[in-house]
Amino acid sequence: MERSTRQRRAIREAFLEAGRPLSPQEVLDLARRRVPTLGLATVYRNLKALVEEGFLAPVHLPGEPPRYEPAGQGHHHHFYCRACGRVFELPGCALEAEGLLPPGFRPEGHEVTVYGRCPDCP
Amino acid sequence: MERSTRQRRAIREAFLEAGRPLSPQEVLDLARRRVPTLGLATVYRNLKALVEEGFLAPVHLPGEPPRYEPAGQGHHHHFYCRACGRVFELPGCALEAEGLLPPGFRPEGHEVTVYGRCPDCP
DNA sequence: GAGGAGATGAAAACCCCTTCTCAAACCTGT
DNA sequence: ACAGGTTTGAGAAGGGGTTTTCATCTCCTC
Repeated sequence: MERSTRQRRAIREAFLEAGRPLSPQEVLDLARRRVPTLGLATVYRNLKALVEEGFLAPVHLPGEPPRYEPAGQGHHHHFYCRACGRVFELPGCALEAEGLLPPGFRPEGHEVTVYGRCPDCP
Repeated sequence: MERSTRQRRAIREAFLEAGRPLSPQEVLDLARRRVPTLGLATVYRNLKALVEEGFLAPVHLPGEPPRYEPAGQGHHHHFYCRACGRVFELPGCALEAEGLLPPGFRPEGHEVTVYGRCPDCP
């Protein structure tokens, strides 16, 4: 069965504290505050496990390596800060219908990414 | 100076014929119809050059390797077919304002990707 | 048509991210 | 506390896409 280790708890807590999608490297940096010996391989193993158990969901942005965020948050989109590279969640959806699609295209979903500056960056 | 070679012409024509964003591999496949000996390294070299000279622009989609499309087409978005993996351009923009951004977030641009089935796929 | 810089093609090398390996350390149920 | 399998950490290995290498070929100018 699955154990509750310091490492896995630290990783879960990193997400709850951050409140935004995290890359594997960001997870490592944050979780090391609690478990300084944490290794990157352990982060990857646990991210995979946490996605499988439904605690996390992967977030894909254009031209970016994947981030992860707590699962089950309903439809929303993301903001990418060009200054610091951090990603934030945007509540709701401002996309009309699913775009004005040409005939024959059958939409099943969509992604919206807004680029710019986050509140912390000049 | 820069030369006009069969290979470069074939690559440029591949884009004009395709009428949609192409990945490096797709460019290779299409351009080989005109120049069967074309190599992948040449495709990469010319994609880079064509971007620098302003003929092409890179297209980034979530979790996908880059595509390229003719530059200077104005604001538009993309459709990714989950069945065949091809990407199509969608005219116009159905995004309201730039989303309902929380205070402090300063938008500079956005990307919209619609997923689904293209007209050619069942 | 000849000369020479630029371009090509095949393969090797790179890069970045991710996964595997394996001995040592850690949890959990008894 | 003990025994067992599970998890960890460091480094090596893997994988996909992209770039470099270098001998050869091609396009342009004279």
